[in-house]
Amino acid sequence: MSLKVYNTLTGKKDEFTPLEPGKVGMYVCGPTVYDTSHIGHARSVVIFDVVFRWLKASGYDVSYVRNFTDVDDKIIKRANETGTDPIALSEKYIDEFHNEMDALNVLRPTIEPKATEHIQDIIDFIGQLIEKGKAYHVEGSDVFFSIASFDGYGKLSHRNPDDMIAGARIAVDDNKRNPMDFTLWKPAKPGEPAWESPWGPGRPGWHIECSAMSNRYLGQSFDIHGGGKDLIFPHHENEIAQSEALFGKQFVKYWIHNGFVDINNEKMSKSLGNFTMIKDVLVKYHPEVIRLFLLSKHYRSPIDYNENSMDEVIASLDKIYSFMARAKKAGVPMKTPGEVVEYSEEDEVMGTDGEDWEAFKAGMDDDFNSARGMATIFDTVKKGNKILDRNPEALHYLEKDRLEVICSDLQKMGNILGILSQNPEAYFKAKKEAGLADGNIDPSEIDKLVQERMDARKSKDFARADEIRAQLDEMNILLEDGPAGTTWKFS
RNA sequence: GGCGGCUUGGCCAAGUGGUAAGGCGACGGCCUGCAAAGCCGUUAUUCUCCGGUUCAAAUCCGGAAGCCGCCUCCA
Repeated sequence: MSLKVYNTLTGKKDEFTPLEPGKVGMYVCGPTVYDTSHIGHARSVVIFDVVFRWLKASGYDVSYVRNFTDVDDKIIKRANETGTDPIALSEKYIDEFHNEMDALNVLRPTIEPKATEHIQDIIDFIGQLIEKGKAYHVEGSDVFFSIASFDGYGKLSHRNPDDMIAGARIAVDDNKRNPMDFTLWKPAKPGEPAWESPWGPGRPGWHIECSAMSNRYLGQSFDIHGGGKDLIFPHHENEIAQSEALFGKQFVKYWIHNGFVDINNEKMSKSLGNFTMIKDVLVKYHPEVIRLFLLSKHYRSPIDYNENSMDEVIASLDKIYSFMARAKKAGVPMKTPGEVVEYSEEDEVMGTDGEDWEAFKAGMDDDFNSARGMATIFDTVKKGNKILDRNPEALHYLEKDRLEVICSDLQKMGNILGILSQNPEAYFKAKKEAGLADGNIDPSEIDKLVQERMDARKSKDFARADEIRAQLDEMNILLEDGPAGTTWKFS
């Protein structure tokens, strides 16, 4: 089975065939670093992180470029408002972004170029567009791209320029030859960051940055370009216009766009004041809970962030880790977090890939269907639990082998989704500690009560035992009596 | 006004022509002193509605209703 990818350009799922066998060039629009990142940024980044992981796991040599837009009107505006230097401001938010993405177990892309470090590339790009008659400089104003010079304008967003002009809600700039022409280079006002150029001191427009940087690192044509759905128009449409007008060949083969995150069924917006920042979500939930949530729905659909959904995801992740803990206790070898569980052709040849991995693979190959992948994970856990239930004390060696395959599959799947990267013990220990800190609870108190209850049970004083259990329940502590004694956790 | 998307059980959510995955919840059972966890079983004759195509449709076509997004900075 081979990979199929929904392509915004063609409007259907296309068979994925890279331009160069075995290699993939992928560019994803990164953030404009003028503010703290929100859960919507996290979704985009996590989704493309999974795409990146899946392509690598499928054996491709992937060059993954994700840029930072670090010069922009919004950055300058924010810098002026806060009295900071624009460069320092963007640096701050780049650091923040990195910290948050690291926390979310997002792999670093191959290259993370910044617009400000590619000004010369941008200037060269614009210069060539002007030479080719695809762009023009208006004296005392901007350099504009001329959409009339590019036949394919509108092919990504599936609209035609005339319709767009008719419905345009923007004030038309008299300097433009066509209302839909867009800025490539913009003159700087006094005090604004500026770079020297043949068109006077100024700064690049937003769209040209991505064309210039993708060309620098991935060439004139590459395989995948991604970003949020909102970027389809105008940003990606404009990138196509710039790059294809200059190079005369197809810019990108597959365009992938992710859907938005809603908050309690409302769009995130300034007016609603419901911007949900990654750092706040990270305080409330385990990073893997956040990832699992973001991947629980198909990447193209909108997803709703709300407490109920998050609680369900917590239960799901607990369930998976509980199984891992059980399996480990039963003596099934579990890879440690340091050992990366990668897909390999060797496994396939050796037959150590289980049926569950195959099922997962089918889901991921079908347009990165992580929701389907999650269903497979639960199936896998159920199979494993069933074996452990049958014979928890002394596993037959065949059962042990079977469990080994199940656990290996499970960890491979987790590795693609970027979850299950912890030891189960560490996972539950961290959870416990968070609960203790939250409720300001002294663990020795609990241990004392648990011990007292165990003694009560031994002497068949079940009334007392239940009383203690009820008492702990009020502290949201749940007891589990097992063959090896009583354990507790936060509910 | 233009373009696009969505509507699946109590909730979340897969499924794009062959007879409804999975999760949460609920209920019954096994297990347990009782629970919890885990496992087993039950929980959509049906996929917003109305027509049509087809041997066969949640899936394709036409129409209606509701919701949402983009067209302006936006993941």
